[in-house]
Amino acid sequence: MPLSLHNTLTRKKELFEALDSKNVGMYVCGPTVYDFAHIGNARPVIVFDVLYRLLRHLYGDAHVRYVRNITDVDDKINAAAAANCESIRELTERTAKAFHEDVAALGCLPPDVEPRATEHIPQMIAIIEKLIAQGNAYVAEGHVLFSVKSDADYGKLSHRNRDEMIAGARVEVAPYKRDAADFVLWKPSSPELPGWHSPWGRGRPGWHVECSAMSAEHLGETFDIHGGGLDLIFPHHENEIAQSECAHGGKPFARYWLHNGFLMVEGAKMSKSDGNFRIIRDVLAEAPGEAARMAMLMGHYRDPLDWTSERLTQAKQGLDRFYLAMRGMADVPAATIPDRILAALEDDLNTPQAIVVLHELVGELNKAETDEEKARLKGELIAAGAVLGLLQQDPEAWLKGDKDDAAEIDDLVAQRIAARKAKNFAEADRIRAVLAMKGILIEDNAGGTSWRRAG
RNA sequence: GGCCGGAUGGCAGAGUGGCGAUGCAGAGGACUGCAAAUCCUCGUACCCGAGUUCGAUUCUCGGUUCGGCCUCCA
Repeated sequence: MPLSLHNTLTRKKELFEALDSKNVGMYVCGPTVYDFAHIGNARPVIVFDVLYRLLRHLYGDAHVRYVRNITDVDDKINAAAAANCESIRELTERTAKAFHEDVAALGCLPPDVEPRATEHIPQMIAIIEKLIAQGNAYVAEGHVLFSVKSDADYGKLSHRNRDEMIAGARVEVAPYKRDAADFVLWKPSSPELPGWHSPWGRGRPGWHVECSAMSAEHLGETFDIHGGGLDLIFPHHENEIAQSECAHGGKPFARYWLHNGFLMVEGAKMSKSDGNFRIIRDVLAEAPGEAARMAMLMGHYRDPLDWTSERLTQAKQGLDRFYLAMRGMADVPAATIPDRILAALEDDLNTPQAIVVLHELVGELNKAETDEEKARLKGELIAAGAVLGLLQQDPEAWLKGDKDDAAEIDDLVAQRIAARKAKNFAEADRIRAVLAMKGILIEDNAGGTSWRRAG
């Protein structure tokens, strides 16, 4: 079954065909490193990680190039560094490191290339110079601005026209703009702000050019997939298209645009002022990263998703069911990914459906009568989990957790086994109650007694 | 104001122009010393109103509602 993806450019699900049938390139807008990433930031990282894993399966690991940038020059960074009394470098390094830890805990593979904006300033300047030379940009009061009117195609991604934008503008237009819709490519820096020498004096790039520069540098002028959050469609991605296509002589920029939906927290929009704001770190303190990943993938990437504690608990329970089914089984050789999993994912990344298939496989595993069949299903489950970035842990490790009281628990469990053997059920139940107080569940199976941590 | 999405049973969440996905929760049963886990059985959900149709949750139009963008934002 072929891969189809919803393309924001056409607002339709389209058959995906890579520009080069052997290799795929994907660019995803990464974090601006000025603060801890929140759960909304995690959504695209997880979603595009699944797409990355799927593409690697379809094209081969060496034939997918995933580029996710780090924006380390931005006015929010400048403001946060000043507020924290730390240097910009300290802030961006510290925050980028925290981001890497967070997304690794969520089971995301690192991208193939993680370019930093500050390392691509010459490329940005080159693009800007070209745009000026072609009349797509102009210099005004130390700024360089992109002339939206010079681009007849402007608005094709967000499907809005220039007049509508002007009509809806809620912000005062800077006096040096020739047209209200024009946006900044380069702006002057005062001595205390980060800046680079340029033909227009010491300054720093505007927000959008960096992605044009970095994607061209690492994927070429035209590439396959560009992803990001819904909110980036306008203005960020629209402006990226305008700059890139004008700078590249009208050559198409990204061919498939994918955007993930927004996230709410406990039924309300996430906002700092309401305190309705959940950073990844706090979520990881509440549940294992794999549960958070599962909670995210329980929803389709384009739909709105309400992030609740209940959802996280449900995700954790689902994983318990999966790992419980695989518990106590010998290691199995890697199986191929079941077709029904691929069918779900190839249908515009239908991860909720893929999770349903996981449940089906577990049901079949639980009902399987022969060891061969069980082993086959376990192998399929692990292979299916691998494309989703789930189920790669040792079941014992998942079910028992990594607290250091395991020896003590094993001891109590042994005492209970002895009591049961002596038919002293009152004592056995007493010990079970003691363990329950510690959050430990006891399971007496045909194969013996095992324990796991509850909730 | 303009533009764009979503609305499915107690909850989560696929999908389809006509056979009530799937998981959780709940009821009953099997198994168990008792439990847990597992298995079996059990539910007439598709926001509202029109229209198209033999038939609509699924298509069309209108409305309601939630959310997004238009300004930094995943």
